Amino acid sequence: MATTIKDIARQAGVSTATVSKVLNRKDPFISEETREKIWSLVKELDYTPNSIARSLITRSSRVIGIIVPDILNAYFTELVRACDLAARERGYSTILCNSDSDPEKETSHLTFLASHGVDGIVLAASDLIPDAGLLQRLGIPLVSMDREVPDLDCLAARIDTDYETGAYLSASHLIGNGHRRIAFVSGNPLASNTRIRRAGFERAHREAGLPVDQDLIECGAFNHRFGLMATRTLLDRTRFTAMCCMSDMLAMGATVALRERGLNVPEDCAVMGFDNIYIAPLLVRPLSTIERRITEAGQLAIGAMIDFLDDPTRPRRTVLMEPTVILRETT
Amino acid sequence: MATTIKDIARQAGVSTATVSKVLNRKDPFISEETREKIWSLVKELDYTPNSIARSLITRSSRVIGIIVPDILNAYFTELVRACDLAARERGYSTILCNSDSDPEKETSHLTFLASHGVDGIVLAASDLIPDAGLLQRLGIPLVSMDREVPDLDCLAARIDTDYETGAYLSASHLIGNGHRRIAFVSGNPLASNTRIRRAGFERAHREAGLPVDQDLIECGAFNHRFGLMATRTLLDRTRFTAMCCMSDMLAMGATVALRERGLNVPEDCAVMGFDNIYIAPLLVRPLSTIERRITEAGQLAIGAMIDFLDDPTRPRRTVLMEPTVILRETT
DNA sequence: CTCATGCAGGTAAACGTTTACCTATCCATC
DNA sequence: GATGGATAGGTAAACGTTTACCTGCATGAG
Repeated sequence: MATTIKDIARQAGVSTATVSKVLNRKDPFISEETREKIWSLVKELDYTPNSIARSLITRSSRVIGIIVPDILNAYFTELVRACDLAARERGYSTILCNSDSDPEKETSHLTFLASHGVDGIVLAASDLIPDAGLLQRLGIPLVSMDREVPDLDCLAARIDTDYETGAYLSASHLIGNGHRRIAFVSGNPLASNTRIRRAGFERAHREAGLPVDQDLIECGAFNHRFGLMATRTLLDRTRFTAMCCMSDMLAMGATVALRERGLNVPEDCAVMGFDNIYIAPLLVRPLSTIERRITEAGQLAIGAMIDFLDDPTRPRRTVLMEPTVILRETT
Repeated sequence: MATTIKDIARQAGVSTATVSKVLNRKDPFISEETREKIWSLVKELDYTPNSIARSLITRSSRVIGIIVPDILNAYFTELVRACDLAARERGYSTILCNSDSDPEKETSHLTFLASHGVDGIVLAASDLIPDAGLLQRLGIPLVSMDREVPDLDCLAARIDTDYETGAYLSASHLIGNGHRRIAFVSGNPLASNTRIRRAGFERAHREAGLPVDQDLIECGAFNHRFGLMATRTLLDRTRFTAMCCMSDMLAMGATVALRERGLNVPEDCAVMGFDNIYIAPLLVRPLSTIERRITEAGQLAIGAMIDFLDDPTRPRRTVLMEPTVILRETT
């Protein structure tokens, strides 16, 4: 049986209220003597407060839930780690949930997090449109990252990336290198984070006076499996000399598909990624990509969340992070 | 304010005990009528039980904590995902903690998990020797994975990989290909999961009648940064035609270091990895490696954990998973 | 001497559940 | 008419905290 506040109180000859006050450094009207006695008992009996009981009464757990669509995507791994580190620095912990881009799983994660009393939830980039009614009912502070969410009262912040510019930069770089037929591979075609990227891709073409051939476009998911399949489909369907992949995982899959067909990167086909995940430079052909500063994004998300928890009245933050080009050897 | 069991009870005109019994399908002596009324109120009021209150009294949260040393290592990403999926299938959730191979962080995670009432903790491969006293005091069921832990009462299972054979296979494959000077790169030299691998590496040499040059050995950590540094050190110090890396992340770092010096893989230097992480085939030179069946390992861990929670008296399980060779293009 | 104030600490309710045990009614049986 | 066992449900304590409010006591001012 773990030691409780009662054990401490009994052995110190005081009430549990006094112990609680000392532990939480809440009340100035406790003698130095009592304080010391309590702290030494805490050490001696190896007391750790029961967070469950505490959050039951305080209605705050100092835990933040994070929902990502695909933890295997190194982008999210980095993001989650950054969030966790940032949270820990501010005395919070995180609970990670992986939705596999499945709406049902996401809903069940949401209720799980709610019933476990998390103080806030970070919803990271996903194709899914969350259940607005559910979010409203839960009323848990939310931070959205690169994601469409309804504009609810509990929306603490929205952290987005300027996908339009990112995709524009990616396509412009390839066009600048003389490419005229560039494939575009991205996530769910219905989701805004793909539609917006596509707009940037098309703007780059428009400004260069180039047409956009619809045959060069494949949208479905952001993982490497889709990158592989989409590239095979594209190779079967048409010809191109470069690929604009809207995630590094897509680019990895694409590169594999190109090799499969005996095409060299970048000689026969250039490949641009998106995200600058930490393994991008480690792929033996290091990947040219769009840098997104994942760590900073995670810190921003958590920071915004906690600021909101501290003071829900402060103005909502909307951050639009500017991506930059990183050139390596695939282009 | 979220609906509670009291709201349901009041509106149904019954006591909270009755509601609780119905919700938990615990008592047969409740009329069909009352049952239906309660369930319909649950739907109508959108009631979700407060897990915090529940676990306070039941002393069980149906949550399992997982502690990994480095979530950025794709091996652990896969492992964590596998654990999470397996847990979810059995009605459990997981909380992920990343220790960064830092003993203090690990301790703080342990007490965090304890104070949040997790039902069990999975301790995944790490150089660290956990604080036996702490684990003993916490008394939380533990599953160790590829890791040295004291033999406590609460140790539910130990899932290990036959590192000796794995390293032996890796070295033997390279020796079989005619290599005579093979570098060995692994994690913390003091930890068993490196010592054992080294034994396998040396056995392969012994059986082939080859000496092991200590200059070819670099041990420190399992991440790609160490792979990069160690390979640079090795290249400065001596000559070799192949590398036995004891994790895929190490191999990725090593390959980058080799390229840096203008060496081609595998022509100038062959590289073997270890783990078969999902990105191994995606590196543009797909990585030959030792397969470890990460998913299965995760499932085993969680399965063992839950079996133990269900019935703590059942005999402890010790699984020794046999690794196999996967040949790709780096060797 | 009274009264206010500062200090040190205690009391008990509350958070939302679960659960051991109690009660009341009904009906059949001896 | 007493006994007993289903059946249906209620009572209240308990889990480990926190916290609003209360109680004494000492001190100093008026």
